[in-house]
Amino acid sequence: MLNYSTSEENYIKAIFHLQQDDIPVTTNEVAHELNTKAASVTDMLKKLKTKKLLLYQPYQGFRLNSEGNRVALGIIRRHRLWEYFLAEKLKFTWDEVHEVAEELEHVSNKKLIDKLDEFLGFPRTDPHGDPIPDANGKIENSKKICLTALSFNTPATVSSVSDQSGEILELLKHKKITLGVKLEIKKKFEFDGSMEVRIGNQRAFTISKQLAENIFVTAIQSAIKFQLENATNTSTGEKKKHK
Amino acid sequence: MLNYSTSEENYIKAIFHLQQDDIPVTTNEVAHELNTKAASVTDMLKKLKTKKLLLYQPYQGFRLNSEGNRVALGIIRRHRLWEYFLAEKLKFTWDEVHEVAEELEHVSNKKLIDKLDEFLGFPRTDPHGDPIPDANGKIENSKKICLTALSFNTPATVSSVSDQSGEILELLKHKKITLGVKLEIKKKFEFDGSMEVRIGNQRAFTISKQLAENIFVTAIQSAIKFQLENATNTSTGEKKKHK
DNA sequence: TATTTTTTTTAGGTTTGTCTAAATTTATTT
DNA sequence: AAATAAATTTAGACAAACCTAAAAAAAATA
Repeated sequence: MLNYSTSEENYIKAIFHLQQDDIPVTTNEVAHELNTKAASVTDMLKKLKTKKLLLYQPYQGFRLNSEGNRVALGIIRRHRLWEYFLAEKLKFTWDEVHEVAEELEHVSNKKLIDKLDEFLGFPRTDPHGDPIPDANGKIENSKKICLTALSFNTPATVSSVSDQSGEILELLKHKKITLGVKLEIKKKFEFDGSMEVRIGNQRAFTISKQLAENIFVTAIQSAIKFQLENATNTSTGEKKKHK
Repeated sequence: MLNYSTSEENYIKAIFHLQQDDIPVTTNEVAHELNTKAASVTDMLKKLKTKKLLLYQPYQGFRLNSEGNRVALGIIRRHRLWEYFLAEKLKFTWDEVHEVAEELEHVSNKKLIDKLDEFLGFPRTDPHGDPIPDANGKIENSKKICLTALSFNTPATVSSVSDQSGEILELLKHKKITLGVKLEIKKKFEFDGSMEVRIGNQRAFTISKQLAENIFVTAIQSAIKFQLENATNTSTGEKKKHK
């Protein structure tokens, strides 16, 4: 179980988040994500490749291999547990936790994180509704989709919100949309992208396109079961090693 | 309120701990404390001098100035609050907390630390009995002395233990010596440095020289009042700025 | 006091992670 | 398919933090 520098960890995490679809990640995407330059990314790619975390051929894009994904999930576990701690115990607001967790996540002491997890009561999701990987790196695959992509009359659970500004919180509070709430879309209007949604059996109400674009939901259990296996390492084609 | 690198912080902290008496700190002392080389220390001294944290003339030793001390107390505050958190909330043992806190202390978000302090109920000392500076950097000056330096029949409170190995804990537990316990020395034996100590009104018992050297105590309130002002910045001769 | 020893500093080099500018490869147009 | 544009990589520099070896200063000792 090697240790990685803060910088290496930030690259690993960025690549992990960018590779969720099956298309490879590009140098520019990472450079943009980390506010750095393409040349710096290339340097780091070489390094991560020699450390055997990455599948990378020059000019051809790249993705994490299974070890890279394992490391990434460890970082994400730390990040989300700290976010939960900050919100739940220290009473930080939803939008403040991310920045602080960005620093805390790099303290990589396994015992610390596992004891923190226990202290917090093994939370399943962070304050934004994103799932927290367990001590083995297993993560609930809640196949999150944007509310704009949800079909009509399909019940779904609100699982996260992308924009983390104070303004969106105010609006969500007003509309009584909170994490875990079950809703379904009743109507969509082409003209302005707005839609009518209904929470449970309450009266349907309207939300704007901008708001819908920032709300992510999980379709409630249907026939997704088989896809569940792994969004985290479908990619590499390598066999997962079990210890 | 500037930010300092992990490395700078480690030097600042080491110098702070080494300068508690009035003699200046030397290059070799710091090199030894940080497991580094004298040349590296010199490099950092120059840097800390240009950042105006240090009083330093080549070959003449050095000490932190009042700003340096202020920064050091901030780091010590973070370190000790995390130690308290680890012991109290995450159930780490006494001897495990230091190492983890060494990492956590470098996350320097003021709000995080102040909220952590509040969450913990504003603890006055860390698990080793060392006082925790408050949000303004004020620290209880408990004029700690080694048990070997305590006079006869002078009641004192056990305030810290320097060696943090598991073995010493076992022994202390056996002798029922815990932080906060009041004791006094009844006899000292020149031959082997051992001494008889009494806790409260119980029967006196013997402790070895080695053990006594690792126990630190605070003399119980007498005429120390006037010394209390500041062990932290007696040094520089600079006036302390109040904001 | 002169000499030797110890401590500290300087000089020059290494690694990590970054950058700019130039070269190369891939993608897009005409 | 040739020319142009965009993306990526290479080359060469730089700062931070460290190192070794040599030089200089201070301290200890004969």
